Amino acid sequence: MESKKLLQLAHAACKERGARLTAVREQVFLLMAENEGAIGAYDLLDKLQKIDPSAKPATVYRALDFLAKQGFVHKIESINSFLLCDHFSDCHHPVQLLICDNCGSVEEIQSNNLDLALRAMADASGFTINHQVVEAHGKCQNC
Amino acid sequence: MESKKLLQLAHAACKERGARLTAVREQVFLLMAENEGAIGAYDLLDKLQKIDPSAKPATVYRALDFLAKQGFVHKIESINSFLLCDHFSDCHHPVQLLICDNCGSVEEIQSNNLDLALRAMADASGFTINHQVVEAHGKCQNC
DNA sequence: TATTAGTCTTTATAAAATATCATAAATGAA
DNA sequence: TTCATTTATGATATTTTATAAAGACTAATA
Repeated sequence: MESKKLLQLAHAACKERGARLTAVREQVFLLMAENEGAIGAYDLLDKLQKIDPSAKPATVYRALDFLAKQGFVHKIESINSFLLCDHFSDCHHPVQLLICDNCGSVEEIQSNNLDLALRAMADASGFTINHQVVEAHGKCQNC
Repeated sequence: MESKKLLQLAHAACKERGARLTAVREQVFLLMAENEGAIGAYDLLDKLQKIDPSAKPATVYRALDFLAKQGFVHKIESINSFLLCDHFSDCHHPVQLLICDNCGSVEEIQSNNLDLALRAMADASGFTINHQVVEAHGKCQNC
């Protein structure tokens, strides 16, 4: 079970940072980990409610906020969805995604050049970047 | 009046393409042009309703869809807003934005390197890009 | 003028996200 | 340990953003 391992890593990271990976947050983390690809908050809520019928939208959104702050989860702005991060040890890396509009698959990529190019342009305008949203839409290899 | 000139350019572009810049669309275009920076669909609706009280959400969204298709307007995914495009002569250029989280200003930039870096990464994954969302958040020069 | 493709109006609803306030649990200091 | 503080949760309601569906209208053109 891959997801259990991921959870352990998350627990370790939280312990180090003094962050509290509570029961609800853990549950949401697991659901994200067991889910293939990206998922919307309300679909996640459906899954959560099968375990805890009293869960509400705010329950999910609060858990997702926490997980995103820890870098375990990314929000995909252009499709209002959330994705478990592959490599969440390093918390605030730039996020770059390839989103297939045909099959819905999402691949996270890592391009230093891309990051540098964006920062260079920002610098030129005297702009300081805190957070970047880079989401390419199109057709994946399989489609 | 800058916005009148922009409207003329838009009319010219539409004529060339056989697209119909109707009264509603023209009105929404003008409101966008007169507005400084980005604006949300419902704020835009408020403005539109001062001119045409019968306007509804669908009115605005449809007009925005049209304008976006023509490349006159960009949707900003990460803040659910819309922005008039500076250089809408060339219709489907990549859109790259610097969004100040302090004052709300949005600057559109043009980096060929950025575009190339993104395409290079996509190619490497066998991914074909149709549309890209590049939105950097942070602090602008003035803030 | 009949056709047709596109556009608009209206009503309703869906989807996504947050506000508020009361309660509970964990943490840290006295 | 006890108290105070912070942090998290639960519950209800609402806000914000966006689309669906159905029918009427309009412009272009054949």
